[in-house]
Amino acid sequence: MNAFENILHEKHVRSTAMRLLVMDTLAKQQTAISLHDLEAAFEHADRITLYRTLKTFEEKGIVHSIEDGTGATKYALCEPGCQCSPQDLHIHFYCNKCEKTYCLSKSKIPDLGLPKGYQLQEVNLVAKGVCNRCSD
Amino acid sequence: MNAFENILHEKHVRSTAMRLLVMDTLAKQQTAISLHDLEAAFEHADRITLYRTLKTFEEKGIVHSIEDGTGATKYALCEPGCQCSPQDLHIHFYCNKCEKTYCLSKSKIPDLGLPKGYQLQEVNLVAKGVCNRCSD
DNA sequence: GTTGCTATGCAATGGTATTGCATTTTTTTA
DNA sequence: TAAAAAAATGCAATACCATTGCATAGCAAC
Ligand SMILES: [Mn+2]
Ligand SMILES: [Mn+2]
Ligand SMILES: [Zn+2]
Ligand SMILES: [Zn+2]
Repeated sequence: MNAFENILHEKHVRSTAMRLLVMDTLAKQQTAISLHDLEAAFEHADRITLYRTLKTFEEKGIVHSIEDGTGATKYALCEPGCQCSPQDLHIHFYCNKCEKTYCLSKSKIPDLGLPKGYQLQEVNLVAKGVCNRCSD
Repeated sequence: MNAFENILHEKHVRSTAMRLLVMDTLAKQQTAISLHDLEAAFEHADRITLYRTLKTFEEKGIVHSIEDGTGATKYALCEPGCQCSPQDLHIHFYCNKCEKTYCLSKSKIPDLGLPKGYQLQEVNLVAKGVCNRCSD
């Protein structure tokens, strides 16, 4: 049983060929990718199956999703130990030049100081600008 | 010249009946609203005209938009003096119960501590959970 | 009043997300 | 191991939301 199979097992998701391929593809990315991007990474794969794979992964905490405002949700593998709680989550950065969405894993979400009565469950924080690769 | 006409004039947007009506409608909202919501607030108004009105308002800094992850962009009037820079902007809160998106105007965006080389231009910060009205 | 620019209204299009259903694959049970 | 049940996959269809093209109406300058 390899590392990906282990993760699927831990998260109570059945291991299938398709799911392992998707995990493998996601692990190779430097950025968060869209369903469309994922589809493009395969020769012959059904878009809907990939869609449902991502949805399953998201529900089970294997990937996290980012609404970066482009209209297409981006996905990236969670880091080991991530429970996808606001404390676990990190900032995402959308570069207006290269149009890629980066996980800034080391930049955690700062304390938001919400007004009294607001119960926090999730946070989607997308900073936009120019990434370090594009700003030379 | 009333307050709305003043704002339009300041922001170099021509004053029209439609635009004044849209500003009036936006000013009456307690939450940020979608194009669809805006359309529903009128008896007979063309969706596309409303769409372009919102786009114009956004470009000229009269409204700000929020990508709350529901798929439909939300809009709200900017506060006086807002330049829509990351320092001016505030947190938004999407309530999973009432499904409304609130402007938390007093909760400014905290410092993000981006890694070196990342140039910040915009921030979209949406906290999700249960709002104070729904959490009693 | 004529001319020119802008805003509006209607139609059409493009893209992403989502669901229904038949079929295949995997797992469970006998 | 064979049959039955459950889950995953593949294809088709649908639902939205966002965006553009183009003709017309309204306004402003000349
Ligand atoms: Mn991430
Ligand atoms: Mn706001
Ligand atoms: Zn970049
Ligand atoms: Zn609420």
